[in-house]
Amino acid sequence: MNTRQAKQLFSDHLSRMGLRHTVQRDTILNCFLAAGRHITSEDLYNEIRKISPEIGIATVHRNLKLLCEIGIAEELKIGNEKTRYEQTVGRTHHDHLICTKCGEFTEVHDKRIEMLQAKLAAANGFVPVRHGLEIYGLCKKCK
Amino acid sequence: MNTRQAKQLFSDHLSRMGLRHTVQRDTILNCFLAAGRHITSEDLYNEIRKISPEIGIATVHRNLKLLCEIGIAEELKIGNEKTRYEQTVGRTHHDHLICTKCGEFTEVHDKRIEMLQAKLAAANGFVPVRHGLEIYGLCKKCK
DNA sequence: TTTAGTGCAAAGGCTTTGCAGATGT
DNA sequence: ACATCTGCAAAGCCTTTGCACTAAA
Repeated sequence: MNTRQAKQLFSDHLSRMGLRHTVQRDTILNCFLAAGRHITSEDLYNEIRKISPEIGIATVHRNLKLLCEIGIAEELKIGNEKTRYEQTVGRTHHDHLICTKCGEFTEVHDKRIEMLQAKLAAANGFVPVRHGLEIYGLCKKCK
Repeated sequence: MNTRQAKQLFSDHLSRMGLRHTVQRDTILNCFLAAGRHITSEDLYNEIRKISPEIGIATVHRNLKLLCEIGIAEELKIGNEKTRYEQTVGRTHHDHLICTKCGEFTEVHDKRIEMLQAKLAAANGFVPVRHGLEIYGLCKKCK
């Protein structure tokens, strides 16, 4: 499991950057790692409150931002929806199939698409850094 | 040119739906069609004000929404940026190369990628409706 | 005439920030 | 001790909405 790896990364980063190791940070990281793949700050906040009701949403936001900087989380902004946060430790890049009916997120990956994307960028003299592919439609259950 | 086509579509839609043909709507459509490809509501608003300073941003939003419903415009939401609006009349689907330095949007298209996306969706029992592919990186000038 | 459209300002929805007090180091 | 972190509330930012007035049809 990559929970341990993430915690190590987090701890190391805090030390290296002279940041403080607080109870809130621990709680937020734990809840984030225990949560589903594409959680919103609000849902995470609600999970966190079950454990530590005094933690504020501002702290959750501040630390989600920190997790993104460290590379433990990644923002996923889809249309009008609230920002979602993905766990990235020990995970490789993937794209998303998003069901417009039930909201289900399915992670998919295709090496050939990745390769063609790289070629497409190169053909335009473009140096790709990251990319996002989202396919909207109806999932197996909803179609 | 597809300006005429868009105006026709707009006019027809207004009549068909019993909506009113107003000076503001004309102005907004004209400015939208005259504007660049990936304009924000704010930039469009500023263009519009040069012609009709009394038009409000609310009206611009209301009518951009209408243009989207008609199929003349399409929302493009990218990361933390403001919503951008693309012209869609007479244009086919395309993806975007987005320069993280200068903000340039380049439109690209690759039939093979489209095909693989369709296959990928099908392999997951998913019925694709639309999709968006954005590749972030450095453009020719900025790299 | 009558009903949708407009402009304004206020409200919403989510995220960020300022600040005083709490807490790691 | 002292600088960061936190919680709260306020502010920001963009978009939407309520309302009285204007203007299409």
